[in-house]
Amino acid sequence: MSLKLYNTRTRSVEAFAPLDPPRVRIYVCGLTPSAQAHLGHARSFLFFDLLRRYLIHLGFAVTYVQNVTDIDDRSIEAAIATGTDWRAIVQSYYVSFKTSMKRLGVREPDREPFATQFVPQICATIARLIEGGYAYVARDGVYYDVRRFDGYGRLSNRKLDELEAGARVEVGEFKRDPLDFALWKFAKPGEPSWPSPWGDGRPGWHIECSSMSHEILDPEGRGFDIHGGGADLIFPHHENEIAQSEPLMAHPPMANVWVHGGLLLFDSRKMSKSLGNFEPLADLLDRYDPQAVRLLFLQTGYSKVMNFTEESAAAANTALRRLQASWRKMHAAAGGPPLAIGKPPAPAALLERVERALDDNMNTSLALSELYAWPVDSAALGRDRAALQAALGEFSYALDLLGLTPDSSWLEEPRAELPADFFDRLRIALRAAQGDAAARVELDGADAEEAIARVIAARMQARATKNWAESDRLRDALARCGVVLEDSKEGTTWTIAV
RNA sequence: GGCGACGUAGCCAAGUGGUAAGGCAGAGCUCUGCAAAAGCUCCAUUCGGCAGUUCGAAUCUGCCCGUCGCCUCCA
Repeated sequence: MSLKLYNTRTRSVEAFAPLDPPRVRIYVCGLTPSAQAHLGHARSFLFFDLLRRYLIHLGFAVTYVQNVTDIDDRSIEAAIATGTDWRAIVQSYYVSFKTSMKRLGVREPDREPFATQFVPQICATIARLIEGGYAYVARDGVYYDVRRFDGYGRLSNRKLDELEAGARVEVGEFKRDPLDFALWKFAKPGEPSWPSPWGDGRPGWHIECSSMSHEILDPEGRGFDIHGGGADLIFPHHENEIAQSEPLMAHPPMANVWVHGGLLLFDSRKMSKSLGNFEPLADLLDRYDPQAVRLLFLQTGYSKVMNFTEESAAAANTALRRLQASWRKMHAAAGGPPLAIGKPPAPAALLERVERALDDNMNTSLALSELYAWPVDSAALGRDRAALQAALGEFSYALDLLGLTPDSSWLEEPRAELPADFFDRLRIALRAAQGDAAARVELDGADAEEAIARVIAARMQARATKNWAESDRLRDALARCGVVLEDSKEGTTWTIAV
């Protein structure tokens, strides 16, 4: 068994083999922080985080690089429009993005290069392209001469002439060919700029990825293992990266395997900065458990177009709660251990099944179904503590492998926020209950938890005397305030209704 | 117009030649004073439509219908 991945470059599923085992070098196109990150970003980076986790699990020495394109036209436009410094805009979107990634449990990249920190190297790459005849200096910048590169269009399966037909040239550009793209843009007055041999300016989009991946992952020009990004980057971004990189390489291709994540639709429409039809990721993560968002994405094949709806997110949230409850139950039955997550010893039945699924081009949907089945299977172990602990250890490890890492919050019943008008509602509900004991429940001086505890205590008294009507009235009163009671042998617990 | 993806139960979704995983929702049962939670059981004779290939098709081929994406900044 071994990992197979769909390679956009060859348009086929291939056995994954590192160029220089056990090293695996991955470059993923990161964020351009000129607007709020959205759920589509989350889907993409969540997937590459998963791929990285799995490669590490398989024993590879992974170097994961994810860039930040911290200079582009849009952040400059935004700066001019709002009268702020472009750096402040970039910084604020970047910080927000990093916070969201952290909440989603996406691990930090091994390297996170910023375009503006690599300007000298970018200029060196441009100089080499000019020397080789692949680029030329025009009035408003330095351009890549697309006609000079034979392989142009191969990744995206496009023919130059067909592209030409639909191409547009923007006013004020001085390209030789409509498909030529900027490597360096000369600065207009007031725009941020860096010095270059051709004139002060800034890097064009695309060149930073060619230059930085070369510097960090592949200084010898022999290629690295995996290049990733969203499917919308195939053309023109990745096509252009290849055009910029491969003519300068000793041994192309630039990347052995190109992996692209499917786009996310929001209410059946494409999310994009220009359409503006998206909710900022940071806001969305306030409404949904980040692990539920991860679970939602695990349910769909990574390369498929996926439609986000509130309904699907809510369903994923319920599924996560059940998974957590199953884990919690196993944890209790096994009598611990605490949350340490370690690779289970072979033979590991669950892990083998999960591996079989992930090996098949990261079939997370299938892997998830194995996870759901595991607690049920493990129930057959009865009271064999050692066996239960082993099963739990394996379960935790497999969950963590998929990024659904059990943490201390998994040990506790989930507890949502009480409604803001909880006390008012409780008073009204208790008054409506009318019973003798209900009238005696004293709420003064109690916080919400204490108030609930007092109602539960009153109900326990009622139950002790088999006053079921009173008991049910008190339970219903709490239910009207969004508090659901659960009786068990250990006593009565409460949760907040979703 | 060129390139591409997709259409599987009420909803989401896996499965790419051997007789339909899983999740959510729903139903029944067990447990419970009654509930809730949990566990068990059930829930597509069928995979957009029509032809064809085959012993056998959701899977392959052709045509048709429908949805979406890329070709312009995008994860």
